[in-house]
Amino acid sequence: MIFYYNNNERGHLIENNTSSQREQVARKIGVFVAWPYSSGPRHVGHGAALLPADVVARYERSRGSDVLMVSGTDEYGTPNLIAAEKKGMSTKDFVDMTSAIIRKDFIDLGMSFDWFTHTTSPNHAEVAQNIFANLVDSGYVTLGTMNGSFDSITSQALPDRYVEGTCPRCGTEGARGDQCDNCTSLLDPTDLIDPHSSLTKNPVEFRPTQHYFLNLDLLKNEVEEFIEQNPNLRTEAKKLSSSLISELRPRAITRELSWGIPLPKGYELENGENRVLYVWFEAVIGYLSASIEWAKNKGNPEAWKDWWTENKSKNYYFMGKDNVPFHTIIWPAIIAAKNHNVRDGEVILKKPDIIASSGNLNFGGSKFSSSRGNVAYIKDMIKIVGPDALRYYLISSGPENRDSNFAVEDLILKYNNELLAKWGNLVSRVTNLIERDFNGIVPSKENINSVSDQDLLNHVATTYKTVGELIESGKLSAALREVMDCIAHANKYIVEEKPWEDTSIKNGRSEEVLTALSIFIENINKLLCPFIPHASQKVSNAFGQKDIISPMPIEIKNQYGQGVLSGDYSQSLDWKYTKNWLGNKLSGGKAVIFPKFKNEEILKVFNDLL
RNA sequence: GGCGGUGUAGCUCAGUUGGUUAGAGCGCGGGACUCAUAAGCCCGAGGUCGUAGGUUCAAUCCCUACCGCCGCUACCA
Repeated sequence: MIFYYNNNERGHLIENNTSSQREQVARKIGVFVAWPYSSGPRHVGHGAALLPADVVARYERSRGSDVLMVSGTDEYGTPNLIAAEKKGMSTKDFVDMTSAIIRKDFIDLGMSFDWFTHTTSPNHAEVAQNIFANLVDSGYVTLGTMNGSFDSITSQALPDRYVEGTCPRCGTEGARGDQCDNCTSLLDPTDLIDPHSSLTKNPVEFRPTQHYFLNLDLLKNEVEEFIEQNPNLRTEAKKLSSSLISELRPRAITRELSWGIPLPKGYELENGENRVLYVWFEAVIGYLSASIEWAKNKGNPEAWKDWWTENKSKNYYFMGKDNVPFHTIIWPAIIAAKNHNVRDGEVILKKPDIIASSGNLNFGGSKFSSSRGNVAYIKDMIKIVGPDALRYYLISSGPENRDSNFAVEDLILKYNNELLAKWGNLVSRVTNLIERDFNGIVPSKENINSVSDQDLLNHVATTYKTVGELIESGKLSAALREVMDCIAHANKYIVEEKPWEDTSIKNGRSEEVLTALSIFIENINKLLCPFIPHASQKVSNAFGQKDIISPMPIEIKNQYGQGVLSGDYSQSLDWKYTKNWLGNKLSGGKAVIFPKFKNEEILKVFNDLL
């Protein structure tokens, strides 16, 4: 075993294989999760993109980092306005309902948010309005005019693709305002013959409208520098961003809607027309506003600053790949602009450190689509297979670097043949032997030092470092694979050592082997904890531990009475080799943590839900 | 149409900054065992790394073209 001095002032000896970082001053880690649009329950594709955030957060906490994990539901915008109308509900009631559904999804999945709030939070409106006003004052946001499409009856502003009409080139009806699917001509909404809204079928009217614009062209150099000099952008994210950056131009950041954050006082249009901040401007500000809201709620209103000041923290942002430009261009641009006009008492905001984007999770070869019924919801999958089977599958087979495909059959296979057969079965056979031959007391033989024992324990001890490094570099599926490989070592070991054979000999080989295996299981269980926290807690309890190693989020109210997610995660496990279980009494004898799934039954339930 | 991605064993995916026999898990075939959730262990069979050219001493990995699939194309993140 190698020892070395870490480079902090205390300089005491630490073991190389138990992760030196926790010995250093606790560092701040921001885990910022893309805000789900609160249109309804989240499908497993959303889970695949956001789950890595929880793995990183749990891992970082366990190695002693001070983690702030925030997000919330993105509630403003046209789609919710329309959806609520269709349901005959007020927009506020609709988003309250859908936001609650999403919070339930995340609680069930075990997403350990410190603060999961709302874009409809008054605090968010205030922060967004302040930034907006600041940018207007410094000239990065200015008034301009654009030609808008409107529903002539409802006056609703329409996106290009909601404008429908007859194609001027090929005469096909039902061409969209951006493109005709029949002849593939690129179109402008004004090109269409007889343009009408695809939502209401009402005629479309075009008229120049006044809006505030974010002058992205003025910020091009700073954004470019941010992208080029960021070593942590995944290559795809970098490519995606670089191609967009050459054509940066002012973008309208206000909309003519009733459902949104109003312009701050003193910045309203002179003609008295109503404008609200557009979601892609205000929603990204949510990372900051949620941090502030969390700090206020905690009674320490300045606490958020540790995560937003340069050189104090390392901030991860997690999202699906379609979200990347908003985090590599828009958000850094807003931050850069804001930092040009720092007022007394304000901090210079730090830009993202790590943009962790995932690919898309497809289903049956094409993307999830609620409207086409081609979808698997998180809530349904959790109902059928539980949170950890889903987590295991999404991390091990999910779209980490590229798009991947979701299949319930694969999930069941992964669970039954890996999680259950390799890990669950090991726990089961070891607890069974301890119960049978040692009256349920975990053996604690001193001096286990045969070569095979040492190999096994060294392997799991060094795996902390390997897995930690893989998690930090965003390779979660490889990290999980590393743990599973380590488990394979134990399955080989138990077959070779046959601890079930010498039951008559007390203090014999069996005691040594089961001691080693108990230590092994204790540590593997911790290595698995960020990935499958629910099951880890159960294994820990089965071995007689009372402490919480996998704290879970709970729903509380924020200072405005809105339902938010928070939690106390101070009791996280330690990311280092330990042997605390020896001598414990098993809490329930032989432990079966993972029930076996019957393929046909699961598929039947799943298909019935579709 | 434009932009981008992708095509590696039956399946889901790694990987190669170009270099001797291309990897994993699952699935499949065979074997020995029985503590264990018919799980675990051992052995094995499967791939001309989408197609055609080019660059190179050498390409699955670079370039070009083509074919297939997927996504985005700005006011639904």
